[in-house]
Amino acid sequence: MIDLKLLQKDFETVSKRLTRKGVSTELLEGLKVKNEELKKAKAAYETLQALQNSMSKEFGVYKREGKEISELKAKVDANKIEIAKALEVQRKKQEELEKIAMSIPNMPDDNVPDGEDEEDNVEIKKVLTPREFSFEPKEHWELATQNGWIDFERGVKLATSRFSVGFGMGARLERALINFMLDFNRKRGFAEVSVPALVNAQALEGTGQLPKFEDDLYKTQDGLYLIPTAEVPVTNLYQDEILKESELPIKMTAYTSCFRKEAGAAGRDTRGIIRQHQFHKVELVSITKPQDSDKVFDEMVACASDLLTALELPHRLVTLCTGDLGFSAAKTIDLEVWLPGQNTYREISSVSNTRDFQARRAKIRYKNGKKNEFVNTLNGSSLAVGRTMVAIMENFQNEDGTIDIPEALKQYL
RNA sequence: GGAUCUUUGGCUGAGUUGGUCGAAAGCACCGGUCUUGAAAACCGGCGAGGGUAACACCUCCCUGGGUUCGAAUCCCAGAGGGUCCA
Repeated sequence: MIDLKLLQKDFETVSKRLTRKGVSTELLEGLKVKNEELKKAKAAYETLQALQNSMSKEFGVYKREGKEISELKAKVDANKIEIAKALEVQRKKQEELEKIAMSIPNMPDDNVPDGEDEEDNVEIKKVLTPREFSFEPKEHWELATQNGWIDFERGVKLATSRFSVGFGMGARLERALINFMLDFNRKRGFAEVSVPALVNAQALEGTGQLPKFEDDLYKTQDGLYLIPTAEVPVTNLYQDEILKESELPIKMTAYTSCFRKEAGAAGRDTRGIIRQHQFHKVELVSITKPQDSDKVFDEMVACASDLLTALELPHRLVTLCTGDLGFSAAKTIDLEVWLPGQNTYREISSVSNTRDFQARRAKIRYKNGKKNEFVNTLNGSSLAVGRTMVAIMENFQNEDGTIDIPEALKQYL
């Protein structure tokens, strides 16, 4: 949620930073005007309300003393009508304001590079060198089918396209990866939590998926939603709470299934398990004091990167440009794993610092001395399990189509 | 699914003949006195959001409606929790 006070106080800065995200100055100016109008409407309403309160008190005194009340009653009745009108005006303004405010993305950090789309993301570094193949490496769906690890047709039969079924080692590898990742993260200081896969609308508003991205969410008949990422339930664990300074930072890791309609991805990654409606993910979420979030961000990136390194998977780190940055993020570093079958790097993890954007929406604060301040929230995948399997298949394949298992995983199988 | 009770500030918990209740008390917490230090004791502070230079003032006692000049307190609906029945 945009900081309306800051917008009011320092329009220049806010506008400049949001322009980089493609938010028009006109929209922000409109928002500023709306905010001022709302303040006026509120003041008008409150003045009337104060009058009503004091007259009502007087009313009590009159009755107790047995005084004549008809004149006072007439005044108070008239005022009541004014209050109703003023309240309606205020309510309308509030609604208009919120509609705009909730749809404005987070301000990117100043050091986030400008850019249109993923083409303009900036590589930070490569980790591990991709191996040389003496044969033409296959893509993962071919390997998965050949080894009987994944059945694509039966997934479609059970549900619809973009669903698949793991068999044998395909299923076991998935479970091994989840355990390996959770253990790895725990050793890095992230406490394991187990959370619901269904959440209410409030939680999704808190982390920014609603109201803007409803199209990509599965909704149940009684108004709950399947989570698109564990970020939603884990971050919202502390929704509407005031944390003690000594509790921070809170660093958590959680494994969940994730569900996405992939509404805007028609035709993309239709083969294989790169883009599924249901996938497994181990997530990292941190809640920190504002001054600590950069440090924790680096820890999270390192955690995900080291995990890939432990699995002997070549990857690279890229900073997302403004055009590719998500709605809630102030800064994001993607980890892209090398896929020899596709001969390219593909996203496998995304670590974001949302600063106080989600905290403001979800009302997560901490006591800073006497004052209550918004925390910073961060999230990052560590890792997308399906994509990790893809990476293992493609990087550890042999000429005959068999697949080796990374050393680090063997104790989990 | 039916019946009944219940929902108050970080926690426990008063407050049901509507007005002086944003809300007693205890615990926890913070500051101070005392102490070599700590504990105990004593003194003080202590919900949140908006608003203000600071006050004033407004809002919030599960949520949403309603009655009333006025509601934590009354009515209706919903959600959560307990007990009994199925």
